[in-house]
Amino acid sequence: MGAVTTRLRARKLSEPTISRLPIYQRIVEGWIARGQTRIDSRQIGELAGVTATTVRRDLAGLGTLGTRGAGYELGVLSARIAEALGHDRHYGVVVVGLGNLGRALVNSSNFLIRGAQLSALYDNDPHVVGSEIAGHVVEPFDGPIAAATVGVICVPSAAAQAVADRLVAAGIRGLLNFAPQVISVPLGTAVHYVDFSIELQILMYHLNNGTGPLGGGVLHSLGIAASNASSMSKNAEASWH
Amino acid sequence: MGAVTTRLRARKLSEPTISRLPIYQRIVEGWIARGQTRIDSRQIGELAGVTATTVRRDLAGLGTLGTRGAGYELGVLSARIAEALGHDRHYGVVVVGLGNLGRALVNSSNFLIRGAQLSALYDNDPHVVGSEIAGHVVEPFDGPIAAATVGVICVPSAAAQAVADRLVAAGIRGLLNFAPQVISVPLGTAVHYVDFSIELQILMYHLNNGTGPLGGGVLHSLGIAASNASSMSKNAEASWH
DNA sequence: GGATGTGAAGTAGTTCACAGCC
DNA sequence: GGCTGTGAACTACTTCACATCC
Repeated sequence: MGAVTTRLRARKLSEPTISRLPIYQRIVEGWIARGQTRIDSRQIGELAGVTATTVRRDLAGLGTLGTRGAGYELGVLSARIAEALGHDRHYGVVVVGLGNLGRALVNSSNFLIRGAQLSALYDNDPHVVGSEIAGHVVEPFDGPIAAATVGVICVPSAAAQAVADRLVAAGIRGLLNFAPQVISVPLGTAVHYVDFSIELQILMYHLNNGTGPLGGGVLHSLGIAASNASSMSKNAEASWH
Repeated sequence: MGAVTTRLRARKLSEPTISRLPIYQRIVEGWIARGQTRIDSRQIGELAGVTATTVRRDLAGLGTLGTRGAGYELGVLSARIAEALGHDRHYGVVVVGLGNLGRALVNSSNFLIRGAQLSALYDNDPHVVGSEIAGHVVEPFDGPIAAATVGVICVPSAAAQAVADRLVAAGIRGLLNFAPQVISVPLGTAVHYVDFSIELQILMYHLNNGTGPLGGGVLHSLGIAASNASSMSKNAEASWH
């Protein structure tokens, strides 16, 4: 739905593929930075932790972009992955809550990349409001909200729902929620949850059970971080608590 | 391999199931905290963003723990999930790098739960070493390293490999790497990667393409955050760059 | 009656194996 | 020769549908 890209909308990509593309992109950029010009599926696979076949299947979904016998040209690869992920499109991000986590995100050279542009920062702590972080002056959350596409929620769980409500009312279309709290949003708004403790628990499960990577296998599961929820009939409640 | 739990080692759980159990656990705890005593698969499913059938399949993997016609008893559920995830076992966690991210993690009431115990904090910044954070005095990373099971890497990418090497040498068995950097570890060491920008990119893909949650569906994919790598023959290089 | 637990069916994703092209 | 791209086989996961038991 909504505006479609200029030409050739690729066959829709599978969820696992989508979650791997950013990883491939990072590998490709690393090689470009080191002055390389080509890469093959086996090399990408080793670095990404998946099989060469999986890499080729994923990339085939973006169109025909490799050369038989010679692998992929890094420049082409980078451009097509960027196109598929919508990296050419710029979009605004607002961050609500500038405690340690919010600061870590906006100061990270890694978080706001690939089209993401910081639109504004919000907090309700008078000690924080007015201070400058990452080149933006923190504004009070009860004031006007800047237009943006994505909102990042870095507030305590108890405040997450109220923050989400305000952001949605302000026209936000996607939320990245770092609070371990279910939030309800109207139909059409996407919510992704990120929960560090779940990562730690999964890691511990594997350590306790000797499953997963341990057996000496090279390749492993690789999934999306957090759940992806949105809306039920009236109010979305799909997510965890 | 390694020590096996006391009795009844459940049939090994699937990767998707493992990633959902912590979410169920959080829901269960929330209901217990609100004084409830029972829950059924449909209720869990709505909150977790999965179908009731999926919930029942996942829980069936932990043994027979529900009551036909009456759902699950919250206390039993909590205990069995905890057992499956190894929450009864205490394990030490060291955090290296106490910039904003490291501080956010150790100060979060959400991160170090369920058996995880903070063993020590390390940094190499003289301004940070010696300060007290979350009840621990930050120690210099070039000094002795405490015994622990899991190491959390919150340092810049360029330092990640060196940190991993030291931690592995100190006997760490699992690493949670927040740096967007491939790290090599010896066979038998588990590495999980967490990358916020990938989350943001996946969210944007769905917003751009109208896929995922938007169509009005209630339930959606729900995966593991980050990749799970470890070791190849000589040195592990499975991961991204 | 009502919700679990589970064979059976269906769907999605991965891996194999190789034809095709450079 | 080497590596891509892909039908075919396989494996994993989910969903259906219902027998089972409280």
